[in-house]
Amino acid sequence: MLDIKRIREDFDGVKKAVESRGKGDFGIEEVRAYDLKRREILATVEQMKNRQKVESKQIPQLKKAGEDTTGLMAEMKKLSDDIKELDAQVNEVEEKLHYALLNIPNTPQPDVQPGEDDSDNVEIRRWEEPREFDFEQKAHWDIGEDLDILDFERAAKIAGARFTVYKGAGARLERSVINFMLNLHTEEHGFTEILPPFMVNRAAMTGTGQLPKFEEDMFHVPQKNFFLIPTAEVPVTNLYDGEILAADDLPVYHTAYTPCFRAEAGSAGRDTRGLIRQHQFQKVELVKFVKPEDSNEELESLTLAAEEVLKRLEIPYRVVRLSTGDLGFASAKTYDIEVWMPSYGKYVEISSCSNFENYQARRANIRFRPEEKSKPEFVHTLNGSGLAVGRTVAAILENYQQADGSVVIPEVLRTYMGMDRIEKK
RNA sequence: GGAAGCGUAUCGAAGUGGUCAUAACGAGCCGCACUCGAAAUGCGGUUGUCCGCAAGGGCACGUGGGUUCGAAUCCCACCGCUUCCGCCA
Repeated sequence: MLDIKRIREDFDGVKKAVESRGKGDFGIEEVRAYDLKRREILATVEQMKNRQKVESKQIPQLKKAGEDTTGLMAEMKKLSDDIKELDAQVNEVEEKLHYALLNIPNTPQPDVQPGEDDSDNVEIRRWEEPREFDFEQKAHWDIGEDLDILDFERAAKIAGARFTVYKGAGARLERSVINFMLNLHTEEHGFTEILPPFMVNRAAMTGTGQLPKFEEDMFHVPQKNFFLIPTAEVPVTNLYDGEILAADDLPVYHTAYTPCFRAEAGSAGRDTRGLIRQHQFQKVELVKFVKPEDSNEELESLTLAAEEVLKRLEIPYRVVRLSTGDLGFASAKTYDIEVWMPSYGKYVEISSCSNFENYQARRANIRFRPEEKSKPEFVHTLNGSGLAVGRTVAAILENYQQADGSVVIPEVLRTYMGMDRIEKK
């Protein structure tokens, strides 16, 4: 969430930044009103509390001296009741303020281009060119079914639409990709591997910004009031909820493989076939906790770490910078990595790398102490997919397909796969 | 799921209705002194947050309520931890 002081001091600037997302002002006027109201009541009630404290202390002394305290106690009772009443008002206003504040998105960085949606995203760079096929190329769902390694129909039978069963070399390919990614990031990019819970509580979901605004997009487990994680970002970022890290601890780099669960995936009516949009998909996530002054540089290196996966797999991709209108709720700046998907005839998102600055850190209360004796400050958090596994598998199947229907395994995956080609049995 | 116990600063821990919660006491950590240096010892320091231009003030003993003039202390609910029992990969 945003700093209320910042909203107070630079209201017009913040309002303008938030509105650049093109979806209204997110109720920022209310925030200002609640803030004013809160401080007004607070000043009064705090004075009363001071009086209560001072005068109440006299009671035992007066009693000891044998004096009558009935009058004073009655007066204090009245004061106590008044304080309770005002405290309740403060609480009410504070709650409204807090809720309103949670619904204000992050402010885009100045260099993020204004725009309405993904059509205004700007291409930053491109790696390699798409392969030319000299035969009729197939989409990955057809390749997968023909090779008997992906089974969408049986998945629908046991779960429903937007689920996939991986079989044989398909299951192994998914597993190989996961291991390859984790090994790359831990061994060469300095990330520490985390295997977190796949369900989290409401506080964690609020800390990273999924709640309260996007509750309907999440799978909820009512029995224990848990949520299935929509991304490893949630458990991993919230690892340090409420903690004060030492400056020496920073930067912290974590990577985590988890399945991800998204309820919203079914609603769009887009990408109805294949692995692209699923209720459950696997992902290797990269998460960073850094000092504020380093966060933009860290975003660049985070994006490069994610890109490295596709370079090693030798699959063409491009990097785009999201426009203000396409930017995620909590993000100040985002690069998407888009992989070439022959069946779509275009680049498809496979990773989203974002700098959240202190937006999540403030919500989850994650701080660090810049100097031994100095006051704690909020860290900056970043994350990016490194990468979405299902989409990577789809990209491998499509980009490495052969005229005879087989799929060549990318060089770097062969030791993981124990084969260099997936063929029809 | 059942029973009992417990949640206080970096850690251990005291406080069981008021007159020191920036919290006793112990440990750790930082600084200084002593020392050639270190150990030992001594002295000092060591929570965060909110309101306010400031002076100053408020809040926080897991969380939220309640009782009371006054709650770490009494009552209720919730969360977490520990141990025992049950179940179990």
